Amino acid sequence: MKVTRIHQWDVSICEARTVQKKLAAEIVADRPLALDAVRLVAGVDVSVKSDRSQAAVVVATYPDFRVVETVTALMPTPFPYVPGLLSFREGPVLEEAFGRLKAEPDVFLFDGMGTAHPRRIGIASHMGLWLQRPTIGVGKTRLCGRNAPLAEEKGAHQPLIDRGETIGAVVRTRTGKHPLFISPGHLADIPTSVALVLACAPKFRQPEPIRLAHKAAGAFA
DNA sequence: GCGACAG
DNA sequence: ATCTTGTCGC
Repeated sequence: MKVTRIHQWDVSICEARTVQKKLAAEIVADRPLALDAVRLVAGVDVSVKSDRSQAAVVVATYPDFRVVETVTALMPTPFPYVPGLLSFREGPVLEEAFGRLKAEPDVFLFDGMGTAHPRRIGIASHMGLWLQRPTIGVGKTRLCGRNAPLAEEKGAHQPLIDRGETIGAVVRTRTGKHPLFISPGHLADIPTSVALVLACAPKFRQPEPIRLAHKAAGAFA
């Protein structure tokens, strides 16, 4: 997968926020995904163990989720965990993994936020700029924004709103289970992102591609 | 100043 | 995210 190097990763915490403010203007988060044309979906995940970051990208067919390619990458964890700056911690090792990817997925699913971020540029949005491909953020917990009470039934969803702006959606993929925080990363929009994630999670709370990537990221030394 | 805070 | 066994529930 061709990746475009849009800036240096080696920056201070202060500089990282400046980089985000500049890049946020380039994010496209109002473009519907052509769901009928989706054939390959990639799941992206990073696990951090003992100062080492391990990334995995798993490409699966859609809508049957057959694994067609798995790539991994390993490197020293380069940046501390700072809420709002996750991409500077996980981005470097992901760039390495993306460079090894031969397939060209129609869309990438990330473990984390897209536009549902204080500066509207979570890891899914940020990496979408490097990939120049549609990306979606799938968070397990809230970073920012608020939402109205959510019905318990699978498929229920409510807008996620921050400072008067709708930045994503809180979505129930399993009845009675904690919801997911979905937001477009880049080259996608909220309605189609929610629809794709729901279609990718027919059996478990987490979308299938991310489950596969999570297993692959934590399974190699 | 106080509270919130992806993975 | 990670440290960690058994255990409650569908």
